[in-house]
Amino acid sequence: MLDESTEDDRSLAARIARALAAQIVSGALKPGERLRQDQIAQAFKASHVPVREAFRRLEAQGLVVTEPRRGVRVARLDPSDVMEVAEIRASLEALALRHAVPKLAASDLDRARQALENCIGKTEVADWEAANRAFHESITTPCGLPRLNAAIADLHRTSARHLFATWQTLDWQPRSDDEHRAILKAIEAKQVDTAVELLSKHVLEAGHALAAALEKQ
Amino acid sequence: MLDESTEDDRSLAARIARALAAQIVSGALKPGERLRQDQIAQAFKASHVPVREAFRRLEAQGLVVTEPRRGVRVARLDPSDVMEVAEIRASLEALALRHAVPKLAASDLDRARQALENCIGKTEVADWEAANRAFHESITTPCGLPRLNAAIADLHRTSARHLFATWQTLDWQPRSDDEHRAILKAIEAKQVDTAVELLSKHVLEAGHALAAALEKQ
DNA sequence: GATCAATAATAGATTATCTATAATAATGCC
DNA sequence: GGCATTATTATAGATAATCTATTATTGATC
Repeated sequence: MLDESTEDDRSLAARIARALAAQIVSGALKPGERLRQDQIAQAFKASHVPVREAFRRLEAQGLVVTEPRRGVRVARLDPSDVMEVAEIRASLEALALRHAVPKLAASDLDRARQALENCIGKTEVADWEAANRAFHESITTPCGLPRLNAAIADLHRTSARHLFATWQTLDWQPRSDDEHRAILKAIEAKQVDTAVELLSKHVLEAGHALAAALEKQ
Repeated sequence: MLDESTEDDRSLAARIARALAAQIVSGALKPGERLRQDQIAQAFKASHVPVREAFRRLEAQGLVVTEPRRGVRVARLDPSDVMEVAEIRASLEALALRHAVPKLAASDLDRARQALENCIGKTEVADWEAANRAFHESITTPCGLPRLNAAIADLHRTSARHLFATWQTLDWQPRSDDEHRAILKAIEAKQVDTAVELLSKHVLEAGHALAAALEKQ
C-alpha cells in the first residue's frame, strides 16, 4: 500500500481495481455514479470477468456498493461516514503508533521529518495529501502489523476521497503543521502516551473539519 | 453479518464465498491448502467466474492469500496473527461500545443477558463461540456505525477460526463468564469508561490465551 | 547427482452465448 | 386524458469452450 509500484499489479483485475479506485478517490467518478461492467471492460480493453473481480475488491474497500441484479455504483459520501472513518482511523493509528514507537529506527524518524517538511507550503490538495499520508505512514507502518497497516491504508484512501470531495483545488488552505510537529516531538522524546493521544486527537479533529465542510456543501 | 439469513445471498459468488468461509473457519479447509478454481467450480456446479469473485471476497477478509499465477491458498495461522487480530478487535470493540452505550435499548440489554446465559455450560466449542459472539454483538452493534460493525464482524470470523483451530472439541473448557458479567454490570450502571476498559482487556486476554495455546501445538 | 530442456497442469483471460431481472416504453382500459 | 398493466429492452449475472502464459514436473544429458 505504501510503495504503489510494488503493489500487486500482476493481474488485470488488480490493475483495473487500482485505476478505478484512483478515479473514485480523485472524484473523477462521482458518488452514486453507475459503473457498467461492459463499458468499463471496453475502456480497459478487457472482458467482463476481471472487471467483476475488480468490483469485488472495490466493494471490500467501501469505494463502491453493489445492488444485486442492478450492478455497482460509486459509494455515496455523507458526513456521518466521514466521521466514522475518522474515528476508526484514530483508534487504529493510535494502536499502530503505540506498537511502532519502540521499534522506530533513525531512518523512520528521518522519513517523518522529511514528510513534515513536505507538507509545508503545498498549494495543491493532492500534494498536501500525499505528504500528510507519508507522515502518518512513516510513524505507524513500523509497527510491523500487516493487517493493521492494510486496514489503515484502506482508511487513508477513503479519507483522501473525503478530502478531495470537500476542498476544491482553488480554495484549499493547508492545515497548520503544529499538530504534526507536536506528535513528532513526543515520539522523539519517547513519550508514547502523549504521542498516541496527540495523534488520535489530530485525526479526529481533521475528521471534524472535513465533516463540517461537507455539511456546508 | 449479524443475521446470516439476511445477508446478501443473491449472487452465486456471495454464496460460494460464504460456504468457503465457513469451511475455512471451521477448519474443514486446512491452512496452506490450495483452492483450485476449477475443482471448486465443479463442487458448486458453477463456472470459474463466480469462484474467482468469491476468492476476491475471501482475500479481503484475510481468509485466503493469492499468489499471482499460482492461485489461492487458505491463509496460514500463526500466533502473531492471533494477537494482531485480538489487538485490533480490542480497539474497535472498545470504540463501538463507547458509541453504543448511550444508545442501548432495553431489548439490547435483554439480548446481552440472554447471550451471557447461553454461554454457560456449553460443551461444544462451536456453541460457545456462537453465544460468545452474540454477547459481543449485542453490546457493540447498537453503535450504529456500519463500517465499524462490518470490520468487527470480519475480525470475529477470524477469531472464531483461531479458536476452532486451537481448541479441539474434546478438550474444550469454556472460559469463565465472570468477565462478561462484569462488562454487563458496568454497562447497566452506565459506567462507560469502566465497561470499555473491561471489554478491551477481556478481548486481549482471550487473544493471549489463544496465541499461547497455538504456540504449544 | 546436478542441470537444463521438454512436457503437463493450471491460473488468468477472452469470446460468444444464455437467462433473469429491472427499467422503460407501449398498450389497453375506465 | 390519466392510469394500471403488459411488452420490450438493456444489462447484470452466469455458462462454456477456448486460448495464452507461467509454474511445476518429468526426463534426458553431461
